[in-house]
Amino acid sequence: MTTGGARTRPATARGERTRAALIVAARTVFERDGFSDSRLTDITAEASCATGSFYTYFDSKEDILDAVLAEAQEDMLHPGMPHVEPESADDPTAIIEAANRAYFEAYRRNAQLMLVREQVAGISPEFRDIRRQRGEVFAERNAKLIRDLQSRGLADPDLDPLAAARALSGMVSRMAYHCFALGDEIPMEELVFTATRLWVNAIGLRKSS
Amino acid sequence: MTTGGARTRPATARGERTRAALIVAARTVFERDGFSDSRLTDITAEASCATGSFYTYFDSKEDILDAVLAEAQEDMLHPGMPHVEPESADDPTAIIEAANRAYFEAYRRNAQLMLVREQVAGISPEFRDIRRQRGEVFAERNAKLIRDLQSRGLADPDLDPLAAARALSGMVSRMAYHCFALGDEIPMEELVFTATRLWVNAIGLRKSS
Amino acid sequence: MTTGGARTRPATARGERTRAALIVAARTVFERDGFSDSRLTDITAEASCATGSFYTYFDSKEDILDAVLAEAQEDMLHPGMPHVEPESADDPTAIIEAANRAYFEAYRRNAQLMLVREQVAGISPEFRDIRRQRGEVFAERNAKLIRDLQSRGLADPDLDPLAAARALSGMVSRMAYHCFALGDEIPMEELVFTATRLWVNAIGLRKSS
Amino acid sequence: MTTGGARTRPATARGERTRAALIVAARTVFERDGFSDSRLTDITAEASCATGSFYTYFDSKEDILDAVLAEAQEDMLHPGMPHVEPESADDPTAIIEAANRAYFEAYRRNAQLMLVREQVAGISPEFRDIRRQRGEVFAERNAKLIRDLQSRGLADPDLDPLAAARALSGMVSRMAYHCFALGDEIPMEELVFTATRLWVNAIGLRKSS
DNA sequence: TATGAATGAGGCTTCATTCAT
DNA sequence: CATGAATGAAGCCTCATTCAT
Repeated sequence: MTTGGARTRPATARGERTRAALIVAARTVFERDGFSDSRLTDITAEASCATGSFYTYFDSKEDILDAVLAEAQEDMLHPGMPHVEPESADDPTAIIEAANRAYFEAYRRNAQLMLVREQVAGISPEFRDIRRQRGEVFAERNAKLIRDLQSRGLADPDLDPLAAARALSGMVSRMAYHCFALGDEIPMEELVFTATRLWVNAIGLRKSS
Repeated sequence: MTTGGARTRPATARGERTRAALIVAARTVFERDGFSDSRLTDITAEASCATGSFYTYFDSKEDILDAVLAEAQEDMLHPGMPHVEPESADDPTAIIEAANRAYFEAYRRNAQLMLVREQVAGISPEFRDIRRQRGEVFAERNAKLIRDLQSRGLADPDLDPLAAARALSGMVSRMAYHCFALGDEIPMEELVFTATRLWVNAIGLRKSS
Repeated sequence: MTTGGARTRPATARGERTRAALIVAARTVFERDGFSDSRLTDITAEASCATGSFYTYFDSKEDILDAVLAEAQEDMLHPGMPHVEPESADDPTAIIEAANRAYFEAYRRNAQLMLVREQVAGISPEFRDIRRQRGEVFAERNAKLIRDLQSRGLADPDLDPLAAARALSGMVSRMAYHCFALGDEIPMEELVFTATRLWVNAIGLRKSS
Repeated sequence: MTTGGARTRPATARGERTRAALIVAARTVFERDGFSDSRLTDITAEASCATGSFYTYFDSKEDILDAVLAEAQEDMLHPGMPHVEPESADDPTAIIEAANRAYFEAYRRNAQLMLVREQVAGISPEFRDIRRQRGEVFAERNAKLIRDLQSRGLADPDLDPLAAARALSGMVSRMAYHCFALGDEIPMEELVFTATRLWVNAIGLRKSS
């Protein structure tokens, strides 16, 4: 299931269209009703196709959610390079800030879907793993940064880079969840500032001087 | 619902016993099967009473979960005072460490139930609010500490105390969730160390000199 | 059941009070919720007594309804003599009008209960019989009048007195049902006039001259 | 509900067949067990289809009863023209008699169902309205006749045509209910005679001469 | 007599999935 | 590939009635 759909890909253009329509429809329905409260028939209705057609392309509700999340994943992971001013190219704080901003913005774009992801993560171990893997990507990226800074003597050497990265990634993702999925309505700038400052402080970043 | 059960409290000792048995049974069943997959009849069977008796005391599965969580809440919030060595009574790091350790230990005791709480938080806005309120208690406690340290010139004055407290509480609770609810199996001491060090660094704690 | 309660009458004054309270409460509840939608516990709650006490006095919901209807019966059957002006003592039209008016007024007083009676008559053959017996009392009373008028040459001799009486009683009771139970809101005077005129015409009443 | 079923109509012939089978089955079951005592599973069993198929076509037991009654309505309202001998074409008594006979015969054909209709009318305001509307059709038809006769000087001018028509329609329908639904076993001819004679007398019909 | 907790059968309803057309 | 009717297992919840105290 987690593998992205057990069915073979559509052979015809018409099939491709139906499959795509179903994914769009599923996202709409999931965001509107949540995963548990959504019915397959709502999805097919939204996609203007017959109930049975669903099973031509997907094995189950979980399966199509998997596809929906995979599409969103792209947007979350590769939102375009975070923009860093050239002159700050080597300023770790600027890099961290840019990454945080990029993350928050991507999260905001997909907020409703993130809520759905949390929902299914609560229900199914399979989706918990998806979420975890997704988190690990960020954590490892960050761990690398921390490790690098430590080796340059710019970060607290006592910290385990991966453990710290996981914790801080968790912190940021939690902030995003509260703000955008639950609707806490904190201004983006405050969010970025707080996240970045805590991050920078937490790893004990020192000016490179 | 959150108010603790729509039904009137039992008038007799026998009733009180049955009600209590149902709550214990419900916790067992929820921890074993999760919330969504649990059936009312499993709970009544576990409590050795008739199906109908359930409705003498609770309105729904949600209602009894509410009661179960309320009981666990006590343990989470008042786990006994975190132990701080007398000579460290005014050492902020020691205080933070003690608080983190107490939190992690309480979380571990209630790990399975926390998983259930996450599950229902994903499903129902009502339970999301319960979780949020619960989080706010910690956040405010921590905000107070940060504010105090700032006024003594010991913490980063640029941070908004509440925003920082929320973010750091979120970080710690996320760590606990991953470790105890999802089973990441990180040794307690590492966990406490990482959480505390990140915390302390993040707020820019300076030695009081 | 129809016999008015299988249980023995209360032995104590306290018991008598409880029994009476239950009947009053039952009428209130039945009128408010209808028979099918009423619950025994609502009745005992309304009567401020325990669920179990109900069965000290009644065998079932049907049984207490029986008692409630029996009480109302009194009021319906003996509403006090219909008032006929002395000088009209032998004017059949005046007698019929007075009887109709008395009936309508009694019906109005018990309208909600009549709705309940119709409801249970639809459900249970036993209560259909109660209603039928109740109707027969009126029909026979009227049949006697018709027979009398026929023998004096004042009414259509072709009519079967009982058949006509039943039909006309049915007509009047239906009018009352529509007006008071279903709420058709026709002024009492119009109702009495129409009923009486149709009655009088229908039996072919001739002036005695 | 009264609008004839919330679900969309079947799109295929097969669906139409199933839907029709359910209506036939429902009528059978309702007539046998009454409305309250009938179970949905009895209906689907009688129609030889799965429980769930019921909900493909109907929302509830009420909904299918609605459909059953609507079908019977046709038969009741358009039983074929009441037969009036050509030479009596303008004899009001003959017309009234023919109408009464037609009504009684239609009622007899649907007697069991009428009992069910009374039952649900006792339970649900919605069905009371259906019955009322149904009654109004007859009442208005009769009111027109009375009005016509009055204008030709052939009927009691003091009567309100609609009020009288309602009362007399009520009388006839009550007679039919007692005879056919409750089983009073009065010969059809007597019934027709009594109803007609009372009708004719009641409106004060005079020979046109 | 009063109390009120306990009982438990059984109906209604949902909806993911299948399959004949 | 599309269609949409058919399937049927499964769970919640009600409430009249009983019975121990």
